[in-house]
Amino acid sequence: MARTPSCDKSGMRKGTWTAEEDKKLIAYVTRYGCWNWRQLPKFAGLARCGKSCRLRWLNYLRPNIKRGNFTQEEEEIIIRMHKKLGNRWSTIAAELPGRTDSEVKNHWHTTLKRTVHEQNTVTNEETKVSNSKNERDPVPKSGIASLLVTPPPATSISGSIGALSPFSTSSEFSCTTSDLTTSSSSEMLVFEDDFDFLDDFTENVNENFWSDLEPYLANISNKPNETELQIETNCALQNQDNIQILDACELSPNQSSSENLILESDFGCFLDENTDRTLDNFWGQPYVTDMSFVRESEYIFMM
DNA sequence: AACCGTCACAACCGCATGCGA
DNA sequence: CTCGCATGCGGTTGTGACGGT
Repeated sequence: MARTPSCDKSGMRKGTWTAEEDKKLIAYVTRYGCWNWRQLPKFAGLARCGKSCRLRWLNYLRPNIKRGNFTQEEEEIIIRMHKKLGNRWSTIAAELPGRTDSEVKNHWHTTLKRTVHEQNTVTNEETKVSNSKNERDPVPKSGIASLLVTPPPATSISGSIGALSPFSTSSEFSCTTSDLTTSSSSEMLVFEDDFDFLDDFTENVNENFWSDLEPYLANISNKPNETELQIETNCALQNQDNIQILDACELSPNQSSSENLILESDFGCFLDENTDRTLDNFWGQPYVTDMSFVRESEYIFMM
């Protein structure tokens, strides 16, 4: 189901991600955030291109990823929105908390497209039969079939689209939580308890998860200076107008003044705040952090 | 058991977009 | 306005799993 690892001309690894690579990426992103995807793999000790890292994180490793089969309700939403919007996968995925545009797209191509085609074919045949017999009352439909035959009024769809906040693209959602789109308060940012992305690791390491992950944290090459990181973070916390944007020259491992801006996220302290918890307690509880100091309009996460 | 076709999905690729210099 | 860079998005591909013969 996955590709065989290989290397391209520049020495960057390609293909399936290994558990070790995943750990490295998780360790780095949870501790330092995604200040620059292109530079990140170098400091995280990954022989991957930034694009690959970003994709891996957004689609499989970030919190709140919802795995498993699509529910009928989700499929109905996909079909309905695809009928209205076409291949706007990110927009469609935004309506499905925890689902990525990639996952929605794949599910459409592998399952729903065929279902829709078959249903439409059946519908056309039924229509022909119905017309030929001059029937007045078509057979009632339900579920997905009803969407294909009797789509809801456009207003119901446009209404939901109109309700999307600026954070509602799948990638924005993927940062943390859909709560941003509905929360009337910026007081608290809650990470739901969907930490399935760690299941693969916890199956093997169990209560030793953090101790197992720690070497990857410790071995992150050229990680930002801890003291400077803390200083900058504290300064940023006192300056609400510049909360997330820290000058990379203060944090960049190579001290280059021309480095990119760092988007400070709460993930920066993610591990530090939670390493004291036991594995069971930690992953069984929602991650709650005080975000009251951040203006809602300035939420910027790991994009 | 071996082969083959199909399916599901992870990952890659190229283009589009946004933004700062 | 233009250019370059980083990121986002959607299409496509490659590969293992699985079922049928």
